Amino acid sequence: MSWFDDFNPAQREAVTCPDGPVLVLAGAGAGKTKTITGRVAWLIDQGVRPDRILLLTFTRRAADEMLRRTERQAGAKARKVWGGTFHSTANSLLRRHGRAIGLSPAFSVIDNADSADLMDLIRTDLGLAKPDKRFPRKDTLQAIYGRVVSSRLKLKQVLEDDFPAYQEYTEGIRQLFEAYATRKREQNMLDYDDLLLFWKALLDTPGVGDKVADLFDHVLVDEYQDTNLLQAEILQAMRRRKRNIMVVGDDAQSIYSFRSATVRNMLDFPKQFDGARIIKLEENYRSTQPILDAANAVMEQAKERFTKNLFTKRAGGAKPSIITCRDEFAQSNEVCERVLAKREEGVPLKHQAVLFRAGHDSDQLEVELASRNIPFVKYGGLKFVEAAHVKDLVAVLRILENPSDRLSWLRVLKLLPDIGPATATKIMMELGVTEADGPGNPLKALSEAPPKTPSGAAASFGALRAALLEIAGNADMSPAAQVERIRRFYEPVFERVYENPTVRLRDLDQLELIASNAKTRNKFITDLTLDPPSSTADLADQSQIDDDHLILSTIHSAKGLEWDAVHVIHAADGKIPSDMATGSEEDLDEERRLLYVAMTRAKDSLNIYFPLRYYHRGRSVSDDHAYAQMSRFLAEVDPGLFERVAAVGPDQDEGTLESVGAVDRSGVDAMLKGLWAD
DNA sequence: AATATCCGTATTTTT
DNA sequence: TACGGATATT
Repeated sequence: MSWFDDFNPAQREAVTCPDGPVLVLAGAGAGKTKTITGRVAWLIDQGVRPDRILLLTFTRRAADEMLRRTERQAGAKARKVWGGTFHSTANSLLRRHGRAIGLSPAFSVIDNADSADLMDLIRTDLGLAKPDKRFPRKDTLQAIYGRVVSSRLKLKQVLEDDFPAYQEYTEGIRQLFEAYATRKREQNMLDYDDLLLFWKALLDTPGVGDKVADLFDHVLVDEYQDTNLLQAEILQAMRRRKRNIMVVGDDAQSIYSFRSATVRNMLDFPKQFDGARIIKLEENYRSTQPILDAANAVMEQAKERFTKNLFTKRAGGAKPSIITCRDEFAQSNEVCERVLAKREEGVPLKHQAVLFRAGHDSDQLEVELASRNIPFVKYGGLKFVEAAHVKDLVAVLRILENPSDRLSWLRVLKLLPDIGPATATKIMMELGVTEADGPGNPLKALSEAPPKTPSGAAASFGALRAALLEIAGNADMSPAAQVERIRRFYEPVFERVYENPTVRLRDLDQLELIASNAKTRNKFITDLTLDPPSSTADLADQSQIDDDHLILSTIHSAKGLEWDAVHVIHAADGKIPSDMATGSEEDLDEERRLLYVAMTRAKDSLNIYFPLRYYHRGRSVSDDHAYAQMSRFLAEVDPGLFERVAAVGPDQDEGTLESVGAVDRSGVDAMLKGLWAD
C-alpha cells in the first residue's frame, strides 16, 4: 500500500493498532491530521463500514479537510464517514432519534445571543431585575449557564469559583435557569449546550441509548485537549459497549478553557477507558529547529507544564525575528514589506499568514493591505450572524419555521414603528403565539383574523403579514427566494431603524448568497447557527477572491493549520496575554499556550511584531498614547533565540510650517478676543 | 407605552 | 469606544 510507507513507527502504530481505546499525544506539527486520516483509511481498508465511523473534529472545516484527505487514500466511500463537530453531530442524531426523548425533529437551534435575550426576557418577567441592580446581566447569565452545563459543576460551585459577585443571587439565578429550560422545551428550542446535553440524555435513555451508541463501530476525536467534561461523558456513553475509540490531542495546545475545555480529559483518559493504549508522536515535521527552540522556550516558563520538547530533523533555518515597531502604523507597514519580500523570494501569499489575538487586532493592517492592493482573506472574529440586521431577517425565517417562537416574533414586531414590548405581547396573544406549543396556529390566525395594531404600524405590519403569508403559502419557495421576499418587507423598516443602512445592506446581500446554497429553510437556519461563515471568503463572491491571497487569522482560528511564513502581530503585553486574561496563573498559562500555538504554525519563517506605542483611538485629535511592553512571554526567554530588529516605519517627520516662516500670533489673538465681544 | 437621552461599564477567543 | 440599561420625555 503506497500511502502507508511514509508513516514513522509511532504514526504507524496509531494507524494500525487493534480495537480498543487509544490516546494519541501529538505535539505540534507531528502529523496529527495525517495520522487520523490514515487511521480512518486503514479501518475502511480493514472492512469497517465508513458510515459506522464517527470522526469528531473541532470545526466543520477540519472535518471536511480530513474527509477529503481520507478520500485520497480510501476512495470515494470515505465520503460516507460521519464527520463533524460535537454540536453538528448532536444535531443530526437528535433530528433522527430525538423523538425518543420527546423532541420534535423540527426543533430550532439558538445561538448564545438568542439564549441571552431569552434569559433577559425571563429576568424581567420574574421581576428579578427590579429590586436591586446587581443581579447579573443577560450576557453574564448566559456565561454562568454555559459554565454550569459544560463543567458539570453545581450552580453554587460555579458562582463561588467564577462569579463570586453574584453569590447572593444564587436562588434567583436558579429560578431563572429553571424557567429558561422550561421555555426552551415548550418552544422546541435547543441552545448550544442543550445539543450536547440532549445527546447525553438520549444516550442515558434506556432502550434508545444503546442503539445510538451502537450506530458506530469506531469513534475518533481530534483536538481532544479542547473538549469539556460533558463531551468526555458523551464519549464514555457512546463507547460503553464498543470500546473502539481514538482520541488525539496536545495538552500544550489547549486554548479553549473559556469554553470549559479541560486538559483533564486527556490526563484522565486512561482512567475513563481502562487499558487504553498511549502513543506519543514527538517528532515535528513542520518547523525548523530555531523556530521550535523559540517555541519550546516560551513553553518552558509555563507554571504547569506537560510536554517534553519538540524536535525535528529539519536542518538549518533562520532564527525567528522579534520586530519592534514605533507604533501600529509602522507595524502594518513592516508586515506588508516583509510579506512582499517573502513573495519575492518565492513564497506565495497564501502560504503566509498574519496571526493575532483578537478579531479587531487586524483592523489597521487591513486598511494598509487594501491601500496597497494586497489581497487577503480573514478567518475568525467575524460577527456576521450576530449583527442585529442579520438576526432580524433570520428571525422572520424562524417564525415561519416555528410559529411558536416567541423570541423571534418579539424581535420582529419590535422593529415596527409604535410597537414596543407591550404592544408586541398583545399582538402575540391575539395570534395565539403561546408559550406552549399549543393547538393554535399563529400563521392561520394572521391570515384569518389580523390583530389590531397602532395606526403608525399599520403599513409595515401589513407588509410583514403579506410576506409571511406569501412564503407560508408557497411551499416550493427556495430559501434564497424567501430571503429575497422578506427583504421587500424588511428594507424600508430597516432604513428607519438603523443609522447606516448602506453598509448593512451588503450583509443582507451576503445572507441571500448563503441562502442560495441551502437546500431547505430549516437547514439554512441551523447551519447559520452551527456552522456560521468563518472567513471573509465564505462571505465573498467566490469569483472576487484572488487566487493568491494572504491569510489573516485569529490564533484560535489558526489551530491545526500551518504556513511557510507566519507573522504574529501585536505581541505586546495587554494583547498577548490579553488584559482580560491576566487574573490567574491558569489564565496566563492559557495565553502562553496561545502564543505557542501561533509560533508553531510556522514552517520556515517566523516574524513576531510589537508596536511600542498605542494611540488612544477616538475622541479628539490629540496624540494621546501609551507605551507598550513586549509580551512578557517573549521578554522572559533567552534573547539569543531571536533576531531583534527595530522598525520605525516610513518617515513621518515632514517638517512644520513654523520652521518655514516668521511667527505671527496677531490673527489668532484677535480672533480669540473677538469671541467674547458682543 | 414608545422613544429619546443620558450614564456607566465592559472591553477576547468559538460551537 | 460603543453598547446596554435606566431614566426622562412625548
